[in-house]
Amino acid sequence: MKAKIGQAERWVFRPPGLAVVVELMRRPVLTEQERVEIHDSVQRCLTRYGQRYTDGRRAIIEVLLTLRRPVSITDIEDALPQLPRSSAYRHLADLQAASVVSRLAGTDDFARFELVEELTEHHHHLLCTYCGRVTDVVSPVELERTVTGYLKGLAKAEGFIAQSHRIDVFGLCSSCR
Amino acid sequence: MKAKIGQAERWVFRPPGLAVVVELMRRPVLTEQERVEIHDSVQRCLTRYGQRYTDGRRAIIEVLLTLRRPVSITDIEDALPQLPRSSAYRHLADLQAASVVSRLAGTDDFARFELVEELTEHHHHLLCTYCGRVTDVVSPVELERTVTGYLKGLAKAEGFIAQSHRIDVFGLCSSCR
DNA sequence: CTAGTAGTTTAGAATCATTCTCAGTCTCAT
DNA sequence: ATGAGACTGAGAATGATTCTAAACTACTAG
Ligand SMILES: [Mn+2]
Ligand SMILES: [Mn+2]
Ligand SMILES: [Zn+2]
Ligand SMILES: [Zn+2]
Repeated sequence: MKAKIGQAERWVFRPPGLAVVVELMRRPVLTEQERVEIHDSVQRCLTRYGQRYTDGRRAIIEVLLTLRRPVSITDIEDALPQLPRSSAYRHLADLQAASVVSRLAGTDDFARFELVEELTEHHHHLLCTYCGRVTDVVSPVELERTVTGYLKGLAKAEGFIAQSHRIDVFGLCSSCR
Repeated sequence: MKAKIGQAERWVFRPPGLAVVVELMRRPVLTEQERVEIHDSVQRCLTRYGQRYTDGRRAIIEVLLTLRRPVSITDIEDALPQLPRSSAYRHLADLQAASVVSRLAGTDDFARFELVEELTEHHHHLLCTYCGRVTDVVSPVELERTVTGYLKGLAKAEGFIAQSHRIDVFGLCSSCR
């Protein structure tokens, strides 16, 4: 029912009774080349905003690149124990202002932060309703196509200007099930 | 391109260049009969939980039924000026515990509350990135079918037990555009 | 090299949505 | 009527996040 078809993190799943083939991928690990390119992009975004790409900011971007999922303030504290909390928050605010980082609200009281999709790729989230953990997943082209058509309709019918969308799945993560 | 086909709040939209016909509806206004049935259900949920359906709780449910969108604490205060804020919050917490109300985080700092989908119907949200307003929309069957297939795949492939999903659209509402 | 300007860092204080406490009130079954 | 348990509301407390102010650093013009 579940068949690994490529590297360790790609599957094709055929749900019984459904014609649709659902393809699911976790976001892939970044190559060193990609990390460098992202750092360069971050550099440019900050410069355009009149800000510098300092060590503290770079350290936070590194955490985001390494964990490959939306991180909470405690994730950052764990990874960078020497970085003061107020600095972490300010860095995150600056990076958001420079359109490098986006913030998302989950199921618990803690905000999560991730790189904007312009620097990574469009994806969605699995939210654990028990521990709050957030996991990135890339959705199949078919789903994206359907959703995109849907959003076009929304924009006109509701007098609403659609900018982006999110598809989140709530449930229990593998460690909380 | 946009054709009204029924009552004031239903459209069929045919996006150019897409075969998919996207149908969009706002959640319909409730009939008096439906309001009564929902109140009865709320009554049962609370009783099952060993709680009473008091005036304060009923007033909050009325606000949810009337506004037909996720409400913030200030929406409730505006509708029920005499209800103390701490009571409103406690009522909302109790109603959540009794599985009558659910909470959602939006784009601003304020939580929103709505009736659970078991008491209303499955739907999605338009979130204004400027003023934070949340609007309910019902999505087309085709989209729901595609998403459901997708979620089934997720559950297996990630070791994640999917319980529910949300599809939210971010953008500018008609008054903020 | 040297001072000026402007961005950066951080400890700690402040903010404020939300939750908690507790004393008083109400309901209902006995 | 009475006791147990639920309900209410004013105010205090919590805690994630933001703000402040003072010291620091990188870059640049002279
Ligand atoms: Mn998508
Ligand atoms: Mn749906
Ligand atoms: Zn979990
Ligand atoms: Zn708006």
